[in-house]
Amino acid sequence: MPELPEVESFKRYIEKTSLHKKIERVEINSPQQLQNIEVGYLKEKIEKQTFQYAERSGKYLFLHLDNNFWLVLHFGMTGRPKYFSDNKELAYYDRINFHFEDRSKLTFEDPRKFGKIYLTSNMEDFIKEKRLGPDALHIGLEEFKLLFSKKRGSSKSALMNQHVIAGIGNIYSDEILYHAGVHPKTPFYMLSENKISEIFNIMKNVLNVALDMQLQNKGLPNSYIIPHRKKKGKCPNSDTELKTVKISGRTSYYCPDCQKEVF
DNA sequence: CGTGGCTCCTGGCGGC
DNA sequence: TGCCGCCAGGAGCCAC
Repeated sequence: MPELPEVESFKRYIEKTSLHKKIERVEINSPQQLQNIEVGYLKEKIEKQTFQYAERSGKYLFLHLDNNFWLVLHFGMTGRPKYFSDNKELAYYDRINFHFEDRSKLTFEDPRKFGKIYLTSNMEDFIKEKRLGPDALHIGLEEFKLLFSKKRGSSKSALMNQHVIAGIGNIYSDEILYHAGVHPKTPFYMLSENKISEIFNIMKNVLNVALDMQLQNKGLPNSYIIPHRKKKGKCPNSDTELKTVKISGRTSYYCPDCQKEVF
């Protein structure tokens, strides 16, 4: 579920609630979500530490510890952080729980357990190992053009490919291509340089608007395709019924009138 | 390079 | 109501 705007809002949420508190205990209810670490080793590195600050790259969230290790969170499809300042009981889906000294806690809620937790001593190395492309909010136009202009696969799968650009998933790639008027199967190499620049601007705008809405706890504007992303959903511009097509195994929604295949 | 299929999980929904 | 299959905003791996 969470793509760049959601993960960025998770980052702000954790910054607001969970920094500089001594972690008394880590409770791991779902050890298979730990990636390169044993439970005991994680406890050893995390307990009695504090989260000093947070960074984000694509859909990964990095929490810096006093001992200079980083706890790395990836939220998969259903993961999200939740903070409790009171003594509210943890719930069934709270897979990994950080109990702070002041009795508050931060939990990694994740019904489907696709979320992943890593520990690394070096954030840059981690990003290199994952072969993550530049972050979609930080990339500049020239680099964007360089990366995309020769891409021969579908525009949709290029935008979703974390090795090319990091942070965009199934939902926001649909939104970006919708505003660009580009069919999700159209490859980038067939688009003009102007069109690619336009997609760049749209990408930034969509991600920023989505982040704003996340932070305000509001849905996206009705003129976006995401709110209409369901069976029988209609294009907010042309009122045409949206169509779906499978690309890289994921369902894409698009408007057959506003997004023509350029072949 | 690029795509499609399968896998990890669990719950919600539509159809019969 | 009960059950079943399909679908879901991620991503790694493998075969072609």
